[in-house]
Amino acid sequence: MKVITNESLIGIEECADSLKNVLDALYVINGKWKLAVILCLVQSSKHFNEIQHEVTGISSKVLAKELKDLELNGFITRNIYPTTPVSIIYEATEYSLTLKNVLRELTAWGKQHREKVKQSMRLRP
Amino acid sequence: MKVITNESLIGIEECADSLKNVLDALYVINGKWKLAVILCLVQSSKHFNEIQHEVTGISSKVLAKELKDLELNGFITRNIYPTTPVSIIYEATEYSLTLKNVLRELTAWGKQHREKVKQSMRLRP
DNA sequence: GTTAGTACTTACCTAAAGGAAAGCGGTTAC
DNA sequence: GTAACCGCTTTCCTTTAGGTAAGTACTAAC
Repeated sequence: MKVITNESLIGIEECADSLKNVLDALYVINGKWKLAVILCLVQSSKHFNEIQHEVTGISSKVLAKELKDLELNGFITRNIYPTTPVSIIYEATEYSLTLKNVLRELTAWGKQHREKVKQSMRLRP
Repeated sequence: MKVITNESLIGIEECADSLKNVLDALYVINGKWKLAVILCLVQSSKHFNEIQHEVTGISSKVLAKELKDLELNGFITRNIYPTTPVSIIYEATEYSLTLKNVLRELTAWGKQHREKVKQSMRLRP
């Protein structure tokens, strides 16, 4: 059974626009650590070292960079409390929650894709 | 107004699983060209040179690699017709269409994110 | 004064992605 | 024969992401 290719994903005109939007989204979401850090902070606000401990494997250099990126993009805030010594607490913003639908679809697709790959490996080893 | 952080994105237990699925999905989708090539072929099947002409900026080396990757992952098929000279036509599979929901959410999110970034740049230039 | 903790930064290295340009084996047109 | 088109591959180079390890500036506890 064949699907008519026109209108199958999106019209040919909106295509370039859509692609640009998708690439923008992927740029923000992407990399080995960004989502892990967001999910970690969505569960609760944390200190630098707490994050580094929970997101196992991340180095302090990379974590510092990711936190800066995520702050710039509005996913987290860096709160400085003037205690002695100053305590810095990273917090997920409500904007992090706007990723909900995206993550739901990516999770669903990623899951079925892995199962599909497993099956095709069984068929042709 | 604060949102209760538990249950806000996903439960803390499914979190690691979900993250794995998302990273798997991103791995397949990712890179500068993959989605552009898929969208190009979803509109109609094409020759190598036609794709290279339509996806402006891609080099033949990179296109060859992307086509191999996409074929391995089941997004496209490489059809060889025994004419003289042989003609090779790349075709999107129906599996490409399973990305529909993912692309819809990424498009929507990417669009609103760009507008949000534009606004915040107007507020603090 | 030494040790430990917090929040990073700096310097150096590796691997992978991607770009530029040329080549190659075949065919077809002139 | 030669120029040009098809479908790539090869070589070389640059950029980027990420890893390792050490260092820094501060404070507090012992």
